[in-house]
Amino acid sequence: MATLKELAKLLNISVSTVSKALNDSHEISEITKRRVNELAEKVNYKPNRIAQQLKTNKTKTIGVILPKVTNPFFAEVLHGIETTATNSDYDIIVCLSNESFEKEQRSLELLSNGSVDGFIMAVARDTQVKEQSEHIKAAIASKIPVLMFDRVINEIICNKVIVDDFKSVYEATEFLIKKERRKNILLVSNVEELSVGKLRIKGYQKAIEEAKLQSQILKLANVDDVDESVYNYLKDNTGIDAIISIDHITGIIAINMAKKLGRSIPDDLSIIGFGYEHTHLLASPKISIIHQKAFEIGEVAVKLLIEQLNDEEHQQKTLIVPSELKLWESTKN
Amino acid sequence: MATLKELAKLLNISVSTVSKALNDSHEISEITKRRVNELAEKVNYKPNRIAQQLKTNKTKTIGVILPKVTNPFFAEVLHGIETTATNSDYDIIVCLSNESFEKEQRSLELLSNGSVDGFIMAVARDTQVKEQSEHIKAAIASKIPVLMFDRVINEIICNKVIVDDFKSVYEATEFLIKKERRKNILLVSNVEELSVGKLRIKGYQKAIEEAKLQSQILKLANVDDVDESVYNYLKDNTGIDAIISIDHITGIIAINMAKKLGRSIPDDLSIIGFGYEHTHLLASPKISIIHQKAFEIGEVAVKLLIEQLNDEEHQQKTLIVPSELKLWESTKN
DNA sequence: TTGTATGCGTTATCAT
DNA sequence: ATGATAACGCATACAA
Repeated sequence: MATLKELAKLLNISVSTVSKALNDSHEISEITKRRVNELAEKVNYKPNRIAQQLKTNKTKTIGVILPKVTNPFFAEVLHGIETTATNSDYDIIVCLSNESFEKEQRSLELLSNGSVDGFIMAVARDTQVKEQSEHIKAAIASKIPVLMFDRVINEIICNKVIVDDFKSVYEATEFLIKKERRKNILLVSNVEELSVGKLRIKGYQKAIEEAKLQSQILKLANVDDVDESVYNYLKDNTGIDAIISIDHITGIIAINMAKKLGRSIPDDLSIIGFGYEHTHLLASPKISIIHQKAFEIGEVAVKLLIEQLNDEEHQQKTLIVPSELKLWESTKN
Repeated sequence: MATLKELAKLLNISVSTVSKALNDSHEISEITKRRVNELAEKVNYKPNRIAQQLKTNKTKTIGVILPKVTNPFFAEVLHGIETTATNSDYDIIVCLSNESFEKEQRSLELLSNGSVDGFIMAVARDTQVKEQSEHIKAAIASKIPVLMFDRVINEIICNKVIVDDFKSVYEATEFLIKKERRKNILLVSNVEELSVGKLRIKGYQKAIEEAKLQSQILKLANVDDVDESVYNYLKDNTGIDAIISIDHITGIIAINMAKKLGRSIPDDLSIIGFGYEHTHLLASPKISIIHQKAFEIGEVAVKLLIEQLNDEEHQQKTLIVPSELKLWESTKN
């Protein structure tokens, strides 16, 4: 790779002149700028990013720590993060915690050595269960901003981007009750252990209570054969006329099991799940979803973090990205 | 962040002594090492990664360029890459081309300024369709190793990690013919435009020809309503007794549409698709898949690239990660 | 065993 | 308008 020094030698001028010429300084004559730029073009000179980083003490890089990239929600958030970061001239270094506290902690520590200007993260399931937070506080204490999204830790003060978990499920449940006139609504979940899962369940319960209906919850986070559990539950509780799933898997499974039991969807049984992008493609009838705007979450997160990076006085905020109820055939009549 | 200089001043010794002590040099006395390490621990000293990179001219970072991270195959490959890279003490910078040639090109250029030691990439659909390759050749020419996986460009000489596309589909088709005694096997696809899609189709065709059967291919890459197309095709061709899908979507759709048409799976109709990790969870009956070992692909890719980075004399190789036919209820009797 | 000096590639300050 | 020099934080060759 060509360096300033090499360009300078080839042109018989000093390094600093070359540097200034390339940065279009007014101190440099047009003729010199032309000569320098032509040569730079010819040898395909690119300023060494590492050297610039050392000099400016800014990496223009964001550390992104995700629990699991095979979860389509996080994949889509990553898409939003990458797009927005690139547009803002930032790189992203990606680490996956695999829902493990130890891995999350290690990643955070490793990147806290000047590799990144700030972090965007959703905490691991393990971290939430163990109620750990020191590792994140440590990063913040060493002046590296951390932004948490989706799964957040309340006691930590930092920028946050969250989904309206409570409200969206409350409204979806209300929709089933008031518009669809359903009376036996089952909630199925494999995320009941997460902060977001707890909020979603609360939203469901509030709507159910207000309508003086009976709350019914099927928890599947630690179940081996989810298909079987759902199948059996539906078989034993034939009165169920609606299902709300609070994750991106169990709603589709519910559709499949209900069909297997000969239930007619949506006439006999309305189903609403959570989803992103192409989730509905994989279900038949197409599943209605509470659509989390995952891409937008990533987008908003990057913008907010960069805002903080550019402003010492920045005030910590919590932004809410509203979800959208998308009705498909599984509820539409 | 604490620096060597600060530690040195606090201890009244020289910077180089501190540096050597932290690197456990034999030149330094145990007593000094202890003093240094204790202070470093106390002030939470971490060597500045950027400075190390500038010094050693190695970033210990791999640039990863993926066409789409919301595709579960690439998400799982990324998982394998991240895990292996972390274990080998490498970071990864992730860029998404979104199947666009321009974005891919830009990412490659931007990171070719010393930001990474090498690249791992799968080329964008757009790049394959337009048959572009200069941008990749440019990176290789400037001495940054590039490893291509899954979707590769034949004319470029570099390390490659590929799947046995031809063989796996050939064998799956053969399985349907010989073991399942199927005679009207339909191939459905939404990847017929890609290098991998073409190979998979060839594998199907070879098996079909050898058995003197009739080749039937339903191409869906540019179709709007995939459900409808599949539904109509199956309705109009009631003789079909097996389906092989060469992507991770259309197989599940085929199951759903076949059920809708009252076909009994697998007795009446065997279905095999492509899949990764939890694909089968979303289908009922659980879909049989040609399981691409996506995690392993990522793992092998990182190891091979690092091998090259550590060895000037490295010979370019093409490694094949074999797929595995995983039978579930949709073919089992 | 410890310390001094140099350089990685860049930018910025201060001469000339 | 151009050039010399220092500095970012670290590692290392060479002195002492």
